[in-house]
Amino acid sequence: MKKSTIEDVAKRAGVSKGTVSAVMNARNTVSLHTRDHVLKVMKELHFRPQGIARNLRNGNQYKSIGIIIKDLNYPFFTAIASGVREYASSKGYSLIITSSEYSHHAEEQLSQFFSAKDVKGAIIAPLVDGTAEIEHLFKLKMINYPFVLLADVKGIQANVVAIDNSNAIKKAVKYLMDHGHTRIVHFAGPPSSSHTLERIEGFRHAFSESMLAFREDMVVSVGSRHEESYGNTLDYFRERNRSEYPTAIVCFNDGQALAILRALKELGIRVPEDIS
Amino acid sequence: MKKSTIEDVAKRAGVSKGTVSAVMNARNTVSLHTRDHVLKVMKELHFRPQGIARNLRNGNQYKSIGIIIKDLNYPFFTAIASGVREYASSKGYSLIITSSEYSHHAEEQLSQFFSAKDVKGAIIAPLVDGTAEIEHLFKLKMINYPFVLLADVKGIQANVVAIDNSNAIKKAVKYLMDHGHTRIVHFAGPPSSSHTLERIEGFRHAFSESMLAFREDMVVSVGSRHEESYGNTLDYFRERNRSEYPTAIVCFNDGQALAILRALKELGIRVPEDIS
DNA sequence: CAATACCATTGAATCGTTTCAGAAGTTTGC
DNA sequence: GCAAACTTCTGAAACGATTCAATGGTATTG
Repeated sequence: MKKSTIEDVAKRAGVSKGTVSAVMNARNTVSLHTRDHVLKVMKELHFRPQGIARNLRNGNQYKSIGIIIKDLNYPFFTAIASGVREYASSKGYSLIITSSEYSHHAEEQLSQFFSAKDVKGAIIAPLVDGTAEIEHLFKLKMINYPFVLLADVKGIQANVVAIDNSNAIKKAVKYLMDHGHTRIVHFAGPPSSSHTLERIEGFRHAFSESMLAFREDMVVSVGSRHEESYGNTLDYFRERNRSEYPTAIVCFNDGQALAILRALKELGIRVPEDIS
Repeated sequence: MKKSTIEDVAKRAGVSKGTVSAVMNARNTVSLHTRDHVLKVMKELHFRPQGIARNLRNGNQYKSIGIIIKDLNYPFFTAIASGVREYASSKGYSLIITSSEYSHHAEEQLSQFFSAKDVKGAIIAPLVDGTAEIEHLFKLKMINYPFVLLADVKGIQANVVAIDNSNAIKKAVKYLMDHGHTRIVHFAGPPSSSHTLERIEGFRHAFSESMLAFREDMVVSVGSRHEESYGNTLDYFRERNRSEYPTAIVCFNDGQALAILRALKELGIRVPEDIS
């Protein structure tokens, strides 16, 4: 059963398209009798007007921007979305939220959706790990579609808003130093992530700008997946005795921090009494 | 500066619309020379094709459904969204997530957006508290737009998926009874919410189906906003002595439970040792 | 050099609505 | 009984892109 159009309805009801349109838009220029008849025919044909066609004719009055995050269950992303929504809202824009859930195909679909529906612009947290597939970003550029990336993508010239990984960690370390810590260790994230590398760099930097010496064993690769970080943390502390424990740990992200806290608790190490 | 159309570009570049279209779609039937020229003109006019127009002509091939939740920072809603996304994805649909953040105006805007952009259908968590403004739902019905509500809305005939409040609480209470609790109290939500009423009803029901007698003072109205619930809980326990304490509390929702836990901790009442 | 193939381009038709000037029919007013 | 006013309805134009048969021009072939 083909989708029926306003013309089908008009024909079957024996009126003009204009009249059907008037009925739909509840204009009072149509007699009760024809109105009812047209409505009946609409039901019969299961008629549903095509929003796209109305939208074209009426002009696209919807002020909206879109965002593609990578993970709906990762509070970091939903917090970003929420913040963006708030600001957008203050400017009269709606925020349309979508998530790729780490699928390249979904990311492509969603960016297409945004441009096809004339969402005014998009914020995209791109999948950069692995071999990046970026033709869809090129497509957006080709049609001049405005978008901002939440991470650098090699081969794409675009506006990027990203975390200043290096400085953030540097600040954290300096804070700890200012509070008297000397045995500080960084539990780093997955080696494949550029965030991990930049944060390690910031960690080193903090030392080179201080009186304290940096040693390679101050950076421990424990990953960011929960079980992995948890296990690695257990191992780390079991492999050394209490006198070698750091007095402070700089974590990679919240999720990892939770895994570490869990491991420390199991080991009977108190936070923040024993370790900050 | 009016938005420029493909026709403006064509005119200025001295070619036909068809040619401009061919350039945009990277068809290889265009000579390099005209191609470059057209691209240059496109830049000059800051031309961006209207997705809506392409979409109309090409047929709307995007399979997507929308959801309007009420609060991005309320995990209950994001969990729903995530679950819906997963199922939708398995059927080849994208999920478009939006949040009204308790604004009637936003809810209206967003539902309009969905129908205007031919998102195939929507799931709406409607604002039912206070004097409901529901004309936008009528509009959706008028154009036969398919939607499902996540709560009953008086005056609207539609499909509703909602929590079975009464039974859920009844189950919870019976569980506590089966574990030997006799002094069970329900800390109820805001009186304006129908959820509150239905849950109280379920609470009473559990008693009427058991050997235990229900007393009015077993239902305490503490609200659901954090500070409110926290304060009311403090008051509740300060007003009576230890022998009158319930052995189990049935809370209204997670947020309220957190506030209650905080109050109990401050009062030195242990959970679950002293109270379940 | 005629026949054929190939290349680049055109422009009218199309997608499904809404709008609005005008027509046709009915009512009112004097 | 005629003009004016009102009510209802019509149908062509418009929104902004894409498509594709037709066209004219150039290159290739025997």
